Amino acid sequence: MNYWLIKSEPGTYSWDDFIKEKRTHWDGVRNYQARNNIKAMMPDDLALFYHSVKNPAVIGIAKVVSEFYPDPTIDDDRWVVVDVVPVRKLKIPVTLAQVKAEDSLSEMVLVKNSRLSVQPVLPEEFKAILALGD
DNA sequence: GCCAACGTTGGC
DNA sequence: GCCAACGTTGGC
Repeated sequence: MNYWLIKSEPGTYSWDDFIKEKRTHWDGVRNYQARNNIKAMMPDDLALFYHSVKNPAVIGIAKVVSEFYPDPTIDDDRWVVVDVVPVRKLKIPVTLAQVKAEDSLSEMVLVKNSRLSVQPVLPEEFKAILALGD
């Protein structure tokens, strides 16, 4: 069981869009590091759903429900997706500023490599985010 | 294989 | 809207 963080610009695909759609394939990843993280995902893994750019914050929790398969939105077998479903919204979003202010979260990839769009998260970090959001 | 030029991401 | 950080491309 692993934990992840997946980013989306709310203008492109928001948490509310995700709730409406109920299940989506996480497409559009065009970065090898992010792609490798998707390939490492397994069903039942949990992911923090993060809104980037506008009010950057972790807003909810998603669950991985498939193994990776080729990205259906592009004719290029280098890129892959997994299917994800919403689990629940956090009571209050955990902002990037909060994450940065938290000592126990200072090693998060979100802080260290802010541009990576699919990131691994340690169990302790996942727990700490939930503690802040609930 | 190096590195300059360029494009993109994302915080502020 | 600006710009720093990073990734990718392509000339040599």
